[in-house]
Amino acid sequence: MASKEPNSLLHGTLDALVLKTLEAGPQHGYAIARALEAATGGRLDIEEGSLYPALYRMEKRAWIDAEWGTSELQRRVKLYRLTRAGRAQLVRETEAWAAFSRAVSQVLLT
Amino acid sequence: MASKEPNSLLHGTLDALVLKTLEAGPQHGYAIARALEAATGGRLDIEEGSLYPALYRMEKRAWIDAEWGTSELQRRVKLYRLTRAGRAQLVRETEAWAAFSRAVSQVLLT
DNA sequence: CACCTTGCCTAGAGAGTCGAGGTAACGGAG
DNA sequence: CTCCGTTACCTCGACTCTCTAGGCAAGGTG
Repeated sequence: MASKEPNSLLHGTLDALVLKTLEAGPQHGYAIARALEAATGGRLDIEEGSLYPALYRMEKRAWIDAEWGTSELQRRVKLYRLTRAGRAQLVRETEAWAAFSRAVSQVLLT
Repeated sequence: MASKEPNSLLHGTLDALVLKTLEAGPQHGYAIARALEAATGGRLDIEEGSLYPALYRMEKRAWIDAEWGTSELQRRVKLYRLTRAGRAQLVRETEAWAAFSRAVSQVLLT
């Protein structure tokens, strides 16, 4: 419910955002999207069509693993958990983001 | 000569970076890449395979216009200049970047 | 019963970057 | 004179990722 235009900027950052969200503990997909929207005051709008493929991708890369479980609402949910490799990847991507955003901001924001 | 891995993060920011570079005055493609690398201390590596298509794109969108000229080295160069629409676009993209990077940093950089 | 929310999934389209190539002209080194 | 590095532009195809727009299912509420 926030941004209208396609978020080309999100490219490459979604993985890190998801990994970061999982750092706090296992979550299911829907909750991850909610958490990210909440954490950014609705400024980031995570589309399901982006999120689920991303989760699948990261599972294939063994950055996260999944198991079926039950939510508090007694609903069948797929819980994702950060693996050791995922933790390492999060560190790498966080550093990459920090360096990149610093560089870009330095150019753009006078 | 800086980064080795594909810069997925660059997605969507290249336009803004180029527009910003042209804000200081007309430049040709090669010089734009050099200027951006210099401005970021070599941390941003602008590939020609990304740059020239980007320039072509932005010219089609009338954010920049081009004319052939001669460099100080007496070489044939294509000089790009910011249009009024390009200036407006730069403002929009700068704002979008500021909002986005703030949101992401807020999540990632604890 | 209809409807909203939770919750997961997928196919296809579209956009953009990158690697790897090619062309051309100049200047300096050997 | 030839070779090579630099300047300078261009393009194709592969690849990756996001987004739109659907679909499915179950639960609660009016």
